[in-house]
Amino acid sequence: MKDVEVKHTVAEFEEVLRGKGLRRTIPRMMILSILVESSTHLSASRLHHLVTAAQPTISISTVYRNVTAMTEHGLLHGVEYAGQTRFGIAAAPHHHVLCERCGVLADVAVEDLAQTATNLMARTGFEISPSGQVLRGRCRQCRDDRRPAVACRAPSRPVA
Amino acid sequence: MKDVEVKHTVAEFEEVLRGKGLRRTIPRMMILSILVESSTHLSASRLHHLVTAAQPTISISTVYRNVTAMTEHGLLHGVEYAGQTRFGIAAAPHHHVLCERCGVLADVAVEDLAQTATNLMARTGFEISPSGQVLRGRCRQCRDDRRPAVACRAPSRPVA
DNA sequence: CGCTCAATTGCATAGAAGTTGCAATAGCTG
DNA sequence: CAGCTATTGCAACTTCTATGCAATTGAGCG
Repeated sequence: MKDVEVKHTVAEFEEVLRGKGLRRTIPRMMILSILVESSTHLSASRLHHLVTAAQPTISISTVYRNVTAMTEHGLLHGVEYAGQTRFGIAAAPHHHVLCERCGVLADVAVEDLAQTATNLMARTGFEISPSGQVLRGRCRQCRDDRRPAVACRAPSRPVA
Repeated sequence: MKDVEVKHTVAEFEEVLRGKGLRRTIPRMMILSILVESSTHLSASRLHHLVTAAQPTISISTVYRNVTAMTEHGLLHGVEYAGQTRFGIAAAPHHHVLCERCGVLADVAVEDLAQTATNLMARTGFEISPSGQVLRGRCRQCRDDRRPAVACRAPSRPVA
C-alpha cells in the first residue's frame, strides 16, 4: 500500500486558515493539532474530550462549529458511521476502508480507486469524488465474526 | 450500466421471513411492499409517512424496529447520509452512488467494484463487502454547483 | 374454530448527536 | 490601542433512533 500518511504541520494550516478569513483561535488550533498528531479520524465528542483535558472551558458546540467550518473549507473531512461523524485531516487526499463491525478506519491511497471512479462516472453520470470515499468491510480482527452488520447504530466496540 | 433492478416480489420475501421466525405482520408487509414497489431507498420517517397513509395507527418505533430487524436478517440494507439512514431491498446485491449535494442515490452493479474490492483486500487486509457500498460524488444536476459538500447534516434539498 | 405462546405493536419516555440564538469575548487590521 | 467581525459559552432545542411495558396478534395445534 502506498504511503498516504503525508504528515502536515499545524503551521501549514495556519496559512490556509488566514487565507480563508478563519481566525487562529485556541480551540481551532487544538483541534487541528490533535488531528495532525494522531493522524486518525475522531468524533466531535472524542475531540471535545481531548480538548477539554487542556482547556476545560471549551464547549462541545465550539468543537462542532469548528469541525463543520473546517470541513466546509476543505481542511477536514468527515466519515459517517453508526450515527456519528468522525473528522480527519483532508490535506493529503485519501480514501478509507471501514470495518463495519468494530468501526476501525484505515486510509487508502486515491490511486486505489481511480479506475473505479472513472468507470462509475461513465456508467452513472455521477462525478465521483476523487477523495474521501469510504469502503466498508471487515478488518483482519473481525473477519471471522459472522454476525451480520448492523445498519442503524452501535458497533460492537466503541468508535474512536 | 448493467441492470441491477431485479424486481423481487413481496411474496418472495414472505418465505424468507417465515424461515427466520419473523412473522408476517401488517407493518412489516407494508414496509416491504413500499420498498419493493418504489425500488428506492427510504428513510424511516418517509416510510412511516407512507405507511400511516393507509394505516394511521402504525407508530414510528414499529417502523424502526422493523427496518432494524429486517436489516439484521439481511432483507434490507441501510445507507447513512446527512445524519439519517435510508433503507432499501438488499435481495439483489448492488452498490450505490450518492450525490453528496442533493442526496440522490442510484444503484450500481456489484461488478463495477469487483476489481477494486480485490485490490483493496490485498492492500489493506480488509475483507471488502461485496455489496452495499456507497460511493460519493455529484449527480448530473449538481455537478456544476461548486459549493463544497457539507459533512455533518442537511443536504441542499430534502432527502427522500 | 378456538387456544396458546411467543413475536410484535403502540405509547410514552429516554437518549445521543448535532444545531442555534444571544450576549460576551477575542483575533486581526490599521 | 481602537474597532470591527469572527468566535466562543451557555443553554435550550431539534432530529433521529432506541427501549420498557402492557396489550395485541400471528401461526401452529388439537
